[in-house]
Amino acid sequence: MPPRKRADAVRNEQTLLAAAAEVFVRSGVDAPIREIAAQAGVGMGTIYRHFPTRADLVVAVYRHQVEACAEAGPALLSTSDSPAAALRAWVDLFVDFLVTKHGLANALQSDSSGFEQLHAYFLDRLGPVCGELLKASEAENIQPYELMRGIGNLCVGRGDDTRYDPRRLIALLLDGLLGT
Amino acid sequence: MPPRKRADAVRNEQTLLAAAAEVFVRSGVDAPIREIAAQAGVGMGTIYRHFPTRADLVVAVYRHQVEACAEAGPALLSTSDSPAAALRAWVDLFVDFLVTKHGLANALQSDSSGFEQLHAYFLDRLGPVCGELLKASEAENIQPYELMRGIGNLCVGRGDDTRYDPRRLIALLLDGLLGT
DNA sequence: GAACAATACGGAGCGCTGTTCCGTTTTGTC
DNA sequence: GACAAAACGGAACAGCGCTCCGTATTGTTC
Repeated sequence: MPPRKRADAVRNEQTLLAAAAEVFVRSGVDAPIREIAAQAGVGMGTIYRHFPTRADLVVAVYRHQVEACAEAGPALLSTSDSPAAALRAWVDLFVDFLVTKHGLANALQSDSSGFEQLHAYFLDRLGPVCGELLKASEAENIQPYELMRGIGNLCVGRGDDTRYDPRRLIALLLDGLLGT
Repeated sequence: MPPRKRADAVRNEQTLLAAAAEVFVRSGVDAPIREIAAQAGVGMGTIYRHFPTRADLVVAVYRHQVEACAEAGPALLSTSDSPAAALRAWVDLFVDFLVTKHGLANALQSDSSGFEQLHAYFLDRLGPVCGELLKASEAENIQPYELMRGIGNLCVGRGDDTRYDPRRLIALLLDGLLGT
């Protein structure tokens, strides 16, 4: 069995999660490690010990919300008027999540700095949920993976740009997918 | 009138364009400046003097192809069976362009390192063309800007991933846009 | 061709990143 | 209190963008 964790270790882990959450809001998920360390009042080594890759930290910070999104899938399916409506509502949730986290969508598509693991986590957790919704909607001419990546891609943004609203395009995409 | 350029300056500018083109293929459009300088056998200062921002260099390298894409718009409109077909064909061209240039789509959406100008250039040159195609297709429920950004976004890729094909999603998007 | 501005060049240097590594400190146990 | 194991901190290294200025090249004038 794994030996119990030391007191200072668990304390620091909590401190780090809080600090990271705050910094992510202020400076985006790709904020400098040093900034997070400073915010937590902790050395950089400590961060790397607890969260070896950046993705580990991001996942830890957003785990709750990803979980909530995953659980919302089946729920929507049973409460919505139609499977298609459920799919649309779930996608809305997913988009909200991505858009409100500064730079999360960008990070999801990045292929550097251990962000692949972030991608993998999202996929593992939300892919099956998305798959269920697609199956129920009889929209099986697309794979969950592909739809989720497409949505993620459409959400990558460059600062604040009033001319571009990912939701409009995603709505069109779903129109095409569900046959208007 | 502007004084004539010195001989070594024009020579170096050509050398740089060739070197950049080669490096972009090998290492992507966000390759280190030093790598391009080395490939050209030139100091870094020289690059910055000729192309103050990264976008300037990228634009210079791909100007021909962007131009070709812009000119293809009206041409397709007059040779295709329908405006919608012309739009689809043009989008195909645009996607081909983005996908074959290693990391270009990613750079287009990046908001750092003077890449905004790259974004602006693409928009200025291709936006009106796209607008014409949209108008002819009577698909005016979307702005050229938004469609082009959406397409660009869908093309951002993380290495080679056989499970994700931007074209499938873009086809669905156009289905939704043109009413199947 | 020689002399001289003007122009262009090269790359050392600065600041900011991610990541590692090891001497020091804290913790848990006996 | 003593001791080993676990965890910590931050100096240090490497890679990057970008600037700056001493040096070299070019065009012009005699």
